[in-house]
Amino acid sequence: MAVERYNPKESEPKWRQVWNERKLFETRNDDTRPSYYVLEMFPYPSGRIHMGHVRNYAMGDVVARYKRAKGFSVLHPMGWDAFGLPAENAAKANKIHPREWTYANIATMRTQLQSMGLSLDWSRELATCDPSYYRHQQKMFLDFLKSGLVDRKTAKVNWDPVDETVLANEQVIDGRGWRSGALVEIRELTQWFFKITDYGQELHDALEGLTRWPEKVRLMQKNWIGRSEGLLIRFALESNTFGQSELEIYTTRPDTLFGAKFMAIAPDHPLAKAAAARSPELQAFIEECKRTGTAQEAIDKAEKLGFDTGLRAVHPFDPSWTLPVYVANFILMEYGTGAIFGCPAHDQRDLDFVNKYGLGNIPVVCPEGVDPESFVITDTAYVEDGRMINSRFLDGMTIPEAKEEVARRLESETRGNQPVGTRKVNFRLRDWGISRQRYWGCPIPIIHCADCGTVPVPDADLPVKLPDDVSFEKPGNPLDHHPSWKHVACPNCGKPARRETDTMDTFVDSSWYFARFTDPWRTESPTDRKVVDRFLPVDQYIGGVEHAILHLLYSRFFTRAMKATGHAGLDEPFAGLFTQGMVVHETYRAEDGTWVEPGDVRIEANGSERRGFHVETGAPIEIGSIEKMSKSKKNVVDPDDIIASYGADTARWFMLSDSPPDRDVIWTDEGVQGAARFVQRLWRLIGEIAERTGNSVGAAAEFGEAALTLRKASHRALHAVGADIERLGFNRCVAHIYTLTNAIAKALDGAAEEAALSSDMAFALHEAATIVTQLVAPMMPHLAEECWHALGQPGLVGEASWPVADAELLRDDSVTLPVQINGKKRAEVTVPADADTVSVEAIVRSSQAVIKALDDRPIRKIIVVPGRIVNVVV
RNA sequence: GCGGACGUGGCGAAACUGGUAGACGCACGAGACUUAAAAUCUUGCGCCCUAAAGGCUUGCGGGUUCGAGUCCCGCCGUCCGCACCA
Repeated sequence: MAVERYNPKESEPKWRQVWNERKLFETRNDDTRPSYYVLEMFPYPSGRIHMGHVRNYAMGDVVARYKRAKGFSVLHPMGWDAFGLPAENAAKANKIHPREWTYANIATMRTQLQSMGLSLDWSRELATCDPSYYRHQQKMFLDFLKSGLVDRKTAKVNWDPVDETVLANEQVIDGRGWRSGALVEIRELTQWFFKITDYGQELHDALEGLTRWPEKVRLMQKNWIGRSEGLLIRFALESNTFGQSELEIYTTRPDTLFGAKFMAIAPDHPLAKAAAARSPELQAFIEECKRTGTAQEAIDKAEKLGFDTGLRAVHPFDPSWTLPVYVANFILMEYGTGAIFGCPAHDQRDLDFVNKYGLGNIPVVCPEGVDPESFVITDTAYVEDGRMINSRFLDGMTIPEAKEEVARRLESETRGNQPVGTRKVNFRLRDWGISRQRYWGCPIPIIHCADCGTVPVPDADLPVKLPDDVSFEKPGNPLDHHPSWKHVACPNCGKPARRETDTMDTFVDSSWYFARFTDPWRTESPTDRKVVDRFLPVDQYIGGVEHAILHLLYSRFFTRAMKATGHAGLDEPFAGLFTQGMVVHETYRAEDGTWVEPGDVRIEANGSERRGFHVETGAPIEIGSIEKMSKSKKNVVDPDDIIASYGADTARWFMLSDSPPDRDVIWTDEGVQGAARFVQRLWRLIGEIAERTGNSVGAAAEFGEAALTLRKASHRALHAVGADIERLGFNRCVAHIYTLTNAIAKALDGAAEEAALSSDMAFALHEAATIVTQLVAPMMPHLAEECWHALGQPGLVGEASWPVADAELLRDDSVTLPVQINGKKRAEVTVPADADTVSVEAIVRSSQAVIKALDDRPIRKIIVVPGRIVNVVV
């Protein structure tokens, strides 16, 4: 009778081989069924997969397998985000070519991923470092260029002195390079840009429609794009000292114009430069600003500093009112016009500034219910709602009214045939600088000719391939100091010219891989419009929040750019987005403070107290806080070890079971063991059922109470698990499966004494076993195949359709309602499920328990919530 | 500083649109089987006071409601994002 233990080491590779042989997960582009595209963010081939990958891909696989069972043509591909700096760092450190290093890592990680039993279509595998991929990226770069979506301009860039490369703004964190951690310097370079700002408005507005994205991500993108409505105002300068007669500013608060106390311009504003030419002191001040520029200010909350240029600007509503013009360290040239008017009463920065230089302030917005005479601003600017005061024709207006009035007046006023004021929508978002002075990236397909300028590489010459023979001895870009690579003839005039030696930001690579997956074999163009438009958008995209802004925003832009150039037909690449939580683990430290790996720690539990000891030395180990798994804190668990000792199914099950998927999950030994125990328990139950019921079980005409109870449990679980997979509530799915398993065990236990099973119970048990196998299949696919086989089911569970719950069995004939008296539960009544309010009331009134609890108090009112609860008010 | 999310037993958590708080799992306690252990099974498990009955309980304080973990207001705490964006 004893069922043999389930052995994942034998079963798992066996079933994977069967799936492969039958090409179960390969998706045909000519499949006519409705498609469903599940995608997890593709990994960087760093060397080995980690638990974060396991969690990410386990989640995606549940969705993919479930949707496949639901009859969709599921696209679930995998590839490699294979360009990037670590390959070059490895090249420097280990004298290994980046390509070799990358492909070796890919090979390792592919094997690891395959051991997880993921339902991936490996025939579509791609690596972004492969010329067959990046040639299309080069083609699209040139198409974008033709369509005016690419710009080449000098720009101040963030220069990482350690990595010797340019960083995007987004890659600078607290003034330091996101990867190297080095203090970033500002340099001026000529760079290639994608004109993402052309789509600022659209990228902003379309967020509204991304209803299957986390609110958090949409908000982060919205803030990043930073749309604001305001007014450009041209202030006349009192004297034309530096060949400029006016100063244009941008403001979102034109209503506060009568509270203006000063003007301020950025240290690199043209007017500041002009003024500095005549003033060594100002020149020195500007230099000072540059030095304190990027890094320190965030840390030190830099003091507001200014330098009076001596210039005076004329107030647009009063020619006799002039304002001093300062160069100020807190004004950014990159935003607006690099110049502002300062209204200290209603802007904290401006207030700090005037308080430092003794310029005073005039409040012009007074809170409702406060006497304007006594309303004084000292240290805290007033930025809330109110009515206009001290503002001549604006007095008494609300802020929006005043804004409108100022805009209207300044728009209609002209100076030199131009309106003084212009409404303007401004964005915080900047263009996307894609040039990187690196080797291991996609070459930018441009040739620089002294006569013809920048010349696109002709289509026929694509791809521009990276040369293999490069050296990483010298700092800087190996492409640049390669002896011959950059020397070519100009495609236009044939004269000697040189290649662009910059390569593209790797975020470009990941901005369209999801589109390439739809037809990765295609050679003549990046995509096949028919195919790409059929599969895209991705129905469910899953990855970490760390990509909430960069990768997702770039991809949204790139998809639009692909539409503009005819490579795709849609705007939004990801219809559904899910950001999963991290895998965290306890940390352990030895007495000397060094971190200790979990494998070297033995935990002894004594009641609720836990103490750690070193496995070998027995020395006490301090159990520390729970942190994200990281090599530096050594609190990592290697997926390979887990899969080797427990099997992939156990690892997957545990990753899905404990926490809601968007929250962090704590990896614990006890948790994995619990998962492993469940694997055996389920196998044992299925085995017993298979043994006792045999493989073919006919339907019974009637069901006894025990059998009916089990059937109801099966169909309820089926219903609930389906609904929860749709909501990505994997932890809830697991709970439902446990509940059903308990019900099966109970039924089996009840039937244990009987020599032969009654036919109704045999049917119910076999049905329950089949259903639980199918419910478990998306999460533990190998075990499910083994169970499926044991139950004598035909074919593979991996190709079976999702069962349909019997609505009859989801219904109950009678329900037990709690009865509250004044909101406290005092009794229960059992009533027919379809009982109406009146009859429930009658049953409640006559219930002995209720009468007792009422204790002679008169009933004032009875509230019946059908199927839910009864509340008696006395 | 600005913006956002969250706060439920010893722990991870459930509770769909307000309707029996704590499903399910982990840990732990008791018991069975065993020479013993592991595995497995049975059983208990929010807190307080109990002989029983009761009372209290979703970070804290108010409010709305017949009824609040859920809605509203004000605090406290934790985490995340942005950070001189005019």
